[in-house]
Amino acid sequence: MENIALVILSHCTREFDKEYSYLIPSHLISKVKPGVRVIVPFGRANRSLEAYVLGVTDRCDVKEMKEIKKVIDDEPVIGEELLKLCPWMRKRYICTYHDAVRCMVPPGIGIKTAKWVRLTGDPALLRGNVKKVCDKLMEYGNEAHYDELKDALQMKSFSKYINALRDQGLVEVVEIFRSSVREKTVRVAYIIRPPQEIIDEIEDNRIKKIQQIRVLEMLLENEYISVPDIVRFSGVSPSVLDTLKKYGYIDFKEIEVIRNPLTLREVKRTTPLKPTPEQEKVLNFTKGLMEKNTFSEILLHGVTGSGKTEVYLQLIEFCFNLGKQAIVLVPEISLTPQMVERFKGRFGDLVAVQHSRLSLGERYDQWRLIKDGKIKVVVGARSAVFAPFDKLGMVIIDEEHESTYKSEITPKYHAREIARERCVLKGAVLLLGSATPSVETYYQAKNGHLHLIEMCERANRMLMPKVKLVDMREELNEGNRSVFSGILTEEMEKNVHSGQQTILFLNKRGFSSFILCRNCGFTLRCRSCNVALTYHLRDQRLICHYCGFTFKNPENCPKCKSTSIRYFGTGTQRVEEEIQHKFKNASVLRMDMDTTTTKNSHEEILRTFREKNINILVGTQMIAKGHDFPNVTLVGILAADSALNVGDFRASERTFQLITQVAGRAGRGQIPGRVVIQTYNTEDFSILSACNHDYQTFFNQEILVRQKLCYPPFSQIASIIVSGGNDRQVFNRIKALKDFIQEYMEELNIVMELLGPARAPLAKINNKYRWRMIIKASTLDPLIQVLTGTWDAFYKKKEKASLQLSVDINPFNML
DNA sequence: AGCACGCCGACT
DNA sequence: GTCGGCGTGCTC
Repeated sequence: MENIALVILSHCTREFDKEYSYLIPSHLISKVKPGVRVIVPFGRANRSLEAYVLGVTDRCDVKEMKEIKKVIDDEPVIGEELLKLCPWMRKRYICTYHDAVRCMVPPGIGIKTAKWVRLTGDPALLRGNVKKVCDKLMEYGNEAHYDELKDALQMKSFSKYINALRDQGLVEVVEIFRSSVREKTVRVAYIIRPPQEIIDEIEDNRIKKIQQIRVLEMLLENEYISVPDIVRFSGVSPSVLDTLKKYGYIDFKEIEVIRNPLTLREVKRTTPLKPTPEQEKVLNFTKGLMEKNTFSEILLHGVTGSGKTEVYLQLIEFCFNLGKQAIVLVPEISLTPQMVERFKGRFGDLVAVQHSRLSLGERYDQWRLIKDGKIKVVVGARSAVFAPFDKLGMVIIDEEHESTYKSEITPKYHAREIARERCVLKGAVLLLGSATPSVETYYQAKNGHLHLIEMCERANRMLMPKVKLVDMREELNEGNRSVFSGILTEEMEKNVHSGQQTILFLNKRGFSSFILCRNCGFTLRCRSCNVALTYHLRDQRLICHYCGFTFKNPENCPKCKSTSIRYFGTGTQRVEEEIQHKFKNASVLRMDMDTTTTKNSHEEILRTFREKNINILVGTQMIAKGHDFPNVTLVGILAADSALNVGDFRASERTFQLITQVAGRAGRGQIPGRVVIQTYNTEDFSILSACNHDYQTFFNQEILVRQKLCYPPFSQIASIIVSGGNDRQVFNRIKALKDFIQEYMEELNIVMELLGPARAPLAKINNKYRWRMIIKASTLDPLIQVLTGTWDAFYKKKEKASLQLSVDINPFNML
């Protein structure tokens, strides 16, 4: 008989995170299924813990098993497929089972246990501490919260006395289990007598009270009405309802309501557009794969404006026709309101939009709706990849290259990897879309590991915008100290006059942290890691954040010997001021960290920009995302090369992506767009190829660099960070960890490159010092093996002071 | 991470 | 005897 459950515990550290076997008492055997939660006694004290059932079996080698105490859920909270993902995530991301589980269930679902102690006998004959416990309990009125009583008594071995009292039958300990979110229910009233009888009674004046008649009339018209509604609309007091119940006219029941997060605003329904030949090709190819019911992965490389969203919509419709469900991931839901609208317009109530600002209850309800099969497609950010569909047919990841798909908190997963694993388990199709695919993905596609489809034309047959590259060194030589080059000023003037809109993009990232020669454009790089050295104000030194190499801040440019070498900085604010100074009649909006503090301000600013036809929008990264502004005909990129000088091996890739994305904002309407790119570096291939809209050339160059320096996709990188309050101690520990790793690798006969330790890019967070090591490996599995061993070794050694270890495999942000 | 157990010294 | 302090070791 299969009466043994394999469970994993919620809330436990990795040291004892494993499958535990528990006996299922016979009366619970039908209720214990994989994916349901149970309460189990754990440890010597048998404290009640929440656990998830992974599986049920009939044998096990553990001698003494305990029994499951209670089953929490009637239906599994985690489906079969997602349950299989848990062990995989645990291994892949070096986290606990519960870290994985937490991604899959709505927050607030967790069961908390509350213990109560009640006096049930006569304590008169007691002496000593047990008497003290009983006396205190009587002060509380014979019943008290376990923890409260414990705090009040301040005695050691409190639990011992409670247990002794319980064994003597003098007190009773009761446990109450509850969670913070539940189905929201409402009390409704309904009639339990035949309607005609009631009508007769009213007409015969057998019911005289006007209040009672009013309520009954309301209920005769509706099947049931909630108690608060009856009270509100009839103006009677709730006691009338009680009277009616007493006389057997009505009864109450609790019904479930859904907190509806979908906006009440009506969305215009849209119908599929006729696909362009290119779109048609993509649709046919993908539909063919979907019909096969086997896993396949497709990279859809389509230029900005090629109409990827319409392709997604039609594929999802096809997915529905096959009786399956779909997930659409977008980088940042609040930045893509237009895309969300299109989904709602096409699919109405079948869409759930996973908004970051949903309440616990709303999230729970939405999760329930998905589980109940009422929703067929989820549009959302990273976490939506865990949507609990049981017939998943397709996952679409839009802007596949975006860094927001990588989780920065434990478990540090990449949504692409999770999506792939889910699709493999389900035989579903994974579609990655991007105008600027990540180098890793494109490389895999080129090597035939996934299908590659390209869309090269813009859907509305518009040409790609015309791009001009401006060398800011020359501008400086000619005495132009302004933020704007002559050409950009001219173009902006034209636009202000003609009433067309302009977007100015300023890439602020890393601005104050690198050194640039304003004379020749030279930046200092690490010789062994080929990343820009990061400037540290405190000790006036340049540091490579990969290997820890440091260099004294030079006074002259090592290349041209000029003294114009210094650290670099221009803010959006200064740009805004200069515009107001230069273009007196122009209206300007600024969008950056300062102006977008509140949740909806992104959308607010963008809407104002569009609707009020503001002349110029100045902003940072956030304006680069996929908005459609038909009246924007000019895009200016200030300091296009600044992202190049960030100490990260993906700097070129980011630069290319950013320029392409921003330039794609120009000319989406009827008038062709223009783009002006200002840079101190006119030679770099990522800038040049972005100017020519030439992904191929960029990729071919970049992949050579990656190969030469052994960066992904030619290696797998892990970052290991140790942090703690004492700088010296942290350093010593990471040093020891490095020695351990080196020995461990020798033992396992694994060869990997170990860099560092160096101060982590954020050297101190919350008064904790951080040191980092980097491991470069050729394949993933040995890397995971080494990291897992490292993790276990680190936590086996119990240090007095709390030192923390953080491991990230293939981190996106090396900063 | 909790928590019990065991041993020891101190105090009633 | 009884109680609290502290180190150790285990968790189906």
